[in-house]
Amino acid sequence: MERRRQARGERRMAQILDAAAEVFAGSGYENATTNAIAAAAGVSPGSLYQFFPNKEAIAQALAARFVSQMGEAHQGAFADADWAAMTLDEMLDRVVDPIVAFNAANPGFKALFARADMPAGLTEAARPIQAALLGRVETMIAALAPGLPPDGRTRAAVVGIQIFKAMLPLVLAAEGPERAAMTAELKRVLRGYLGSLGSPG
Amino acid sequence: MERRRQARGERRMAQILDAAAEVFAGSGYENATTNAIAAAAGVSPGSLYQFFPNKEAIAQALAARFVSQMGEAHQGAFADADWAAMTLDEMLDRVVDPIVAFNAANPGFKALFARADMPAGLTEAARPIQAALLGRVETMIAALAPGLPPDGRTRAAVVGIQIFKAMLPLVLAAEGPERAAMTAELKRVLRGYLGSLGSPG
DNA sequence: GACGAATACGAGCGATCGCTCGTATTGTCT
DNA sequence: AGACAATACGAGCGATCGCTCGTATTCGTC
Repeated sequence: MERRRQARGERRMAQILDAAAEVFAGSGYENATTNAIAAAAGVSPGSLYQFFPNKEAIAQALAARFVSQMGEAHQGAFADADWAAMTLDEMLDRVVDPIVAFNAANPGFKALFARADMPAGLTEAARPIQAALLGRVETMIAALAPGLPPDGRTRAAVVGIQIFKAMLPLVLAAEGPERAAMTAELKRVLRGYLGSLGSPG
Repeated sequence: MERRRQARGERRMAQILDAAAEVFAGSGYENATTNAIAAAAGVSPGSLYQFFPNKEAIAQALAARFVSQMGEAHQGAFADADWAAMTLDEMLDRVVDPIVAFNAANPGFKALFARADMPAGLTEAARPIQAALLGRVETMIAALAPGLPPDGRTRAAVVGIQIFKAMLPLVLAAEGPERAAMTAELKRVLRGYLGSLGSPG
């Protein structure tokens, strides 16, 4: 089923994904029209459909691209971290800032990932990165609250990620010093929650 | 512009709003079709449009109904509360449980209110309840952290409400003991955050 | 019972949108 | 150069959906 692509085709696909990110960021996935994506890419609808079988495939391909980029950002945030030797505040600085920066730089990202109700194919596309993120947060939490049982650890990671996703729009909507204040508030929420995991109740 | 309604008409409107709540809960606002709402209400599309000028008006009327019901729920949770005499845990029990119960009993509610991206008219409809909620949470926070300046208080209330909205799907998706655990986790998040408001940073 | 208003119906209009198809052009390989 | 695949175009198809309109029935009022 795979088709042999020329260099021109690869370039077109990248153009289309750029345009899709832009349009998704502006209108959200549902309201974005494929004709608008094609127009934003400077391409006819027919050409668009020579590279992607349908709208969902565009979102999936864009999601895949985001996944790999986000993977690199996470690499910087999570990899080679000796959690046991860090304070909670240090952990938060290390993790929160780069992820906020990534989301600020890629406004299309949250239109595909940080949604309460995701179209069928998108959940699938988002799964790898969410699973990876969950695992990384779990190991961080394990260092933070060694006494916590595994299911509690998973639940804590899910909650922490959910909090992050919820606060992101608030952080990104703010500008300049307001954004700094909101980022601080996000860290305060996470610090308060994660710091309490050691004690019961 | 107001039309004289018969008792039959009032009943129909209530039926239609019931059906709309059901359909919105099942499909979300965007994916819900007016024909589906009419069918669920046992009414023809034409009849539906004798009572509501358009789809948005249905959502607004339903929102208004939710607002008044939610107002009563908040009355029980917030009114006549002597926050100064209560511990943080007592405050949380008093506020969180009834609101979670309300949302569990009205699944259509969060389809209209707890959305990141709301259609134009819905933001308007949701404003009164959100303003009321914000004010109530602010007074609670004022009792909790007297030293906090007003803008910090508002920000804290916004953040607290956002956390609540984010955790709601997690809580409602869980069943039985899982839900209790998730509710406890929600309280833990809020306790950690609100409890830290007194100290800087 | 008569008359107007309110209620009820449902086929279908108009607009939107994802996507197709016939055709023309450009690139690649021998 | 010739041949075939890949790329490109854009008018428009088919389906969906919010909503309308002509008409029929029921209710309130005298």
